[in-house]
Amino acid sequence: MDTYPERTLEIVAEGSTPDLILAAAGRLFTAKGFHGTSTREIALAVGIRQPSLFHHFPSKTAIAQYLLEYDRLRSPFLMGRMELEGERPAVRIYQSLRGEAVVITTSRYELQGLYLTEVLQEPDFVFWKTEYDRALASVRALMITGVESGDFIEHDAALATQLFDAMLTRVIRWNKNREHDAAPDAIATLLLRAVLRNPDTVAEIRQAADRALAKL
Amino acid sequence: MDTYPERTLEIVAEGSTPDLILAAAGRLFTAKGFHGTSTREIALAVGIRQPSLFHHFPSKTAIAQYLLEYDRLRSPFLMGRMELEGERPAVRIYQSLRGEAVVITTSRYELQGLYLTEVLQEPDFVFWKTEYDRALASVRALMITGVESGDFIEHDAALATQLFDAMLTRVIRWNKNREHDAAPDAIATLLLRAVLRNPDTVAEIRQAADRALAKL
DNA sequence: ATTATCTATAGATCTATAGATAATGC
DNA sequence: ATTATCTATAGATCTATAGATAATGC
Repeated sequence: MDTYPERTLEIVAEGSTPDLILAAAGRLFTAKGFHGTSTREIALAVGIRQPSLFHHFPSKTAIAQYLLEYDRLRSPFLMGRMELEGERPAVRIYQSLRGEAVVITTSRYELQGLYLTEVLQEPDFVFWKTEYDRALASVRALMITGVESGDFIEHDAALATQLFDAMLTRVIRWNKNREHDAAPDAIATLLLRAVLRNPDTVAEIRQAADRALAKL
Repeated sequence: MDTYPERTLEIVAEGSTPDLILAAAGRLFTAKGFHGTSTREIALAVGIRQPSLFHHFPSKTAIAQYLLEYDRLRSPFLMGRMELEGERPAVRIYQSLRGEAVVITTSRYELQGLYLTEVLQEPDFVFWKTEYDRALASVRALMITGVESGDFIEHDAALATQLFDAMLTRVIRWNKNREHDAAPDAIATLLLRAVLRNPDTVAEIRQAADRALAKL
């Protein structure tokens, strides 16, 4: 299962049964975990009988794979399109985190239950696990470059990268469900302040990210 | 199940079968999730047959409850003994995070699989979920006090608290399994720098925490 | 004709209990 | 005697398939 299924690329109309299945599955996976959720519960939430699910998806695993692929295709971070190539590490890290916050908060489906847990380590999901790890590795490289250029304080780049990861998988996705979403900028600012030699320059960094984005 | 079982308080000798069960369960819950782990797998890891588990623990749930209670009793943060009562918010937050890092990295059992996931939301675990939330609420109160005193920049206290939570459940526990553990101080420093008006004072804050601890 | 649903159920789990057997501690 | 293990298995899941029935689209 190194490759994702064809199914994943098919477009699903809003309000269609597959769409309702994906939405219910995402919610339930987040609330009770992938293994803690039965196909019966998903079907119940959608309003159909349990075997009817399998008309739309070949397996429970395929539902989770569709959700992961849906998310990956929307995410510049996961697709390896690390934004603002020519810019300073601080600007690129800022934009990566902020951009991902937008992707997550505007997602039609909940993914927290899949990213937050161990499920990603299972053989059925290695593809997405690998892509995720690759994306994090490039953040780590940026952290190191930032230290070398003097923009960042000396710090453990692996630790800071893990903090970036924690913000993606935990802070942002938690934030999504609150009454009043914290701005993506507030999230990116917190991370940058932690490592910037001069945290007062975070405003400049945001402006540089805004300018570079406008140019595209 | 608002109350935890008697079992939880019983001392378990290192190397005894219950100890091996708890260690194996902690590892497996972290690797595959609570629901993704069967009692058969736990028994296999210990080297006994599946039904033999039930001589030591009344249920699979009770194993998880023991792990949660073991962790709670060791943790000043969770036990509501918020340290260094008279000190500034920055010092108290610093010490809470650093102290918890020590508790986690010196734990005999892995807890990540239980804290990281949704399992804590299930009825069997409400007690620990409630205590955890209470502890986080006191961190949030400290964040607000710090803003009022001017030590911290204006920021979303709920967001910063969620970052604290993410560091506990994700960063520190991930860190535990690395070749070379990042110092608890490095972890606490990252969080404090993010919110301190003047991040250069983080060294002073660490020293104040050290001094206050020495006085006890 | 095709697509979507249903009922019924196979087959594979999984947790926990019953009751026998072996090992250990006075 | 008590504690720890074992085999056998009950009873409750859970995923997925088979095949019938209903709804929808030319």
